[in-house]
Amino acid sequence: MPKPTITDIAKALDITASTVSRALAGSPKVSQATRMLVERKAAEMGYERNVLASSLRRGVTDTVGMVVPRVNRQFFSNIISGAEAVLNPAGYNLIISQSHEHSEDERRAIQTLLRNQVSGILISHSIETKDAEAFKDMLASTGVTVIQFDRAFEGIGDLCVVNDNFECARSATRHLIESGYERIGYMGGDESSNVYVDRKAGYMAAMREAGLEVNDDYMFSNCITRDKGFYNAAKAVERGCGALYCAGDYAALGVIEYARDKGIKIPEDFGVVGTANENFTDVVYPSLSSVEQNSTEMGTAVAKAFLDIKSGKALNTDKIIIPTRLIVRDSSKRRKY
Amino acid sequence: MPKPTITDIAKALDITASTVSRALAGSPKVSQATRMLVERKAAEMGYERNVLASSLRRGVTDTVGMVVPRVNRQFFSNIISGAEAVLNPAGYNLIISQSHEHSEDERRAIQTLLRNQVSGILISHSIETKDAEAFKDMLASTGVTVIQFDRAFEGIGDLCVVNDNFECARSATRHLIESGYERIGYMGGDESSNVYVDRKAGYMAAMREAGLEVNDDYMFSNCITRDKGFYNAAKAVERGCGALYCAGDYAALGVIEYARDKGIKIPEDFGVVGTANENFTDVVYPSLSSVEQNSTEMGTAVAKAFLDIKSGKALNTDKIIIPTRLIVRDSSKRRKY
DNA sequence: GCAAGAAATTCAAACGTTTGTATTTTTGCA
DNA sequence: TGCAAAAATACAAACGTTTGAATTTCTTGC
Repeated sequence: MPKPTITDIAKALDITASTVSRALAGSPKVSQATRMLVERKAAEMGYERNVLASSLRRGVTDTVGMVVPRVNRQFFSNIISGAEAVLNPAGYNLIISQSHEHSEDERRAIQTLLRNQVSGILISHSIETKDAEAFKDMLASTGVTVIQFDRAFEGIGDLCVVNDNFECARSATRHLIESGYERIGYMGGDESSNVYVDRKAGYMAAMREAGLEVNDDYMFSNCITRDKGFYNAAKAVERGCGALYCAGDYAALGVIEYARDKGIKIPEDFGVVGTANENFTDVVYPSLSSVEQNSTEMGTAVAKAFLDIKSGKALNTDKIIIPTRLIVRDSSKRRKY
Repeated sequence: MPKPTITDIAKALDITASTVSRALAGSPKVSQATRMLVERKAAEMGYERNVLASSLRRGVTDTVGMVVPRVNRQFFSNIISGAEAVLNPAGYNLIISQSHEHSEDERRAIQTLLRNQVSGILISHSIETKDAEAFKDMLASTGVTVIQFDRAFEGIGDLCVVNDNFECARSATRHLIESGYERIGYMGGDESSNVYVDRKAGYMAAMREAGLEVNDDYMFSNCITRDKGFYNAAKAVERGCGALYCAGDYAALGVIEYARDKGIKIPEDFGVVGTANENFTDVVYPSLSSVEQNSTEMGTAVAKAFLDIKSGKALNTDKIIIPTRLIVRDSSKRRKY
């Protein structure tokens, strides 16, 4: 027994398919009586709308695509989780693609999503992608709603959702300053990304506001892995650095490990604050102070923004900022907190 | 300018749409010459096949759905990552749904996927789901390929892919025995799940094989969280237990923390091995021995099995077993290793 | 040069739904 | 009772593709 169609229902009730369609859609052009009949029959026959046919006819799908560098990164999987939890109840399906941090994969992913007529694309760019040129024309011709998150570029998409990376770094750095650390340095990532540009700026702002000078000897970019953190921690310590704000937790972990190796006491002799609040932060010893990015909330915000745009709700901004929250743990608890 | 269709291409070349369709499909029924012409024209006009129309006509989609309890769990996000990496290049899209560990959400997710005519469903059941009854008839009527992974039930689906949970627990327990620990206990999870049933059996087997007796005082089920681990570690120690094989890393973490609190030395006075090789295991102090589940590999295996089934390749089994690998770290290194 | 067969192409219907327009039925009112 | 307006339904085309069958065009051998 093949799946019943509206035509089957129509035949069974001796009416026409269009009436069935309208009845199921709840159109006011169909009488209460027949609507009831149709609904009952549909249920009885186990009817399920053929989404393909419907989408083809209507010209829109209830599918949205998400492109992330890697799904198995805590930050991104939280975003996916949050977005899915909002989109699914709203009747949307979420298609996932990974760019594996490659521009070419990213382009291909977008291509595939467009071919699948997604009604929206939610994207966080790969690290390899340095600007939005390649996507501009690709996306321009179509009517899909595009929302960028976390790693975003100007001149593309309807909206972007990002963390308050500036404030995130500023508050963490300020916390180190207030905790009495001196000669505070910065470990960041690739500065072609808005994320690290903003964090660096936040660090610098906190320093400037406290009347402290920024010393290039204590500044490390392209340093977000555990290994790099370990490696550069050595340099930093050697040069007299007293504390580090790290724009990534893995680098901060490297710093802690270096300190442990060298017998440098954290937080007494050296302070560290990381970023992302990875799930190892309260497990490492000493536990790592970090900035929570509220990634799940970012996911729901992205999804909600998408739904708002779809429902024609005018957005009063083109940038949604998700607040971050400093979590103080042992690695920076020099003074009583 | 709306998207060009095969009809547009046909008109431009003064041929018919069916020829264009066949040309693009690489059918042998069309001449080399026109195939070239069509391909050139298609590229020139920026043609992209309308997947919806194609799927509607063919009666199949190139979409597969995956249902997991939560996407933001390392284990599952690795599986998603692995599966996506195989399916995407093969021309399939992956739709993600979360059951949030609820049977009802799970049922709804499957329903939605079926309505979207996915050509396959890859599913790991929610903890709340105790058997496959609710899905049997739902899935039976359709022709979708169903593959269960990790948490699987009998009598449903075409295939299942699981870890070697028995061997996983056996090797870990044997390792504890060989390291000279005595009175070794077990911390497991809910035994309505095949996963924990098998792990418990593996633990028991290792004990039996070593001629050791299993003491119920050292057995804890429904104990996979950090809190429960901490709580039950107290009981275990009090009762004279000397080491624990934990079927989950979080419980093992709780055990380590209890020991640290009480000044019990790990690995000297107490041994712990966890399961899953969560990314905090080599960060916690002392580092936690654990069993790697090769989750990414499980994802690729699931996806490959799906592709095999689709391509009509006969499978010589209905159960694929992904091997695990014991990683010995400090928490169980009593003897020189 | 022509018939027979192969090769290439066209025709037409189908997938299941939606929707503008036309038609029928019902309703309300004089 | 009759008639216009409103309500309900039916008709038909369309979305873009695929595919079996019919038709045309090209080969090939005699």
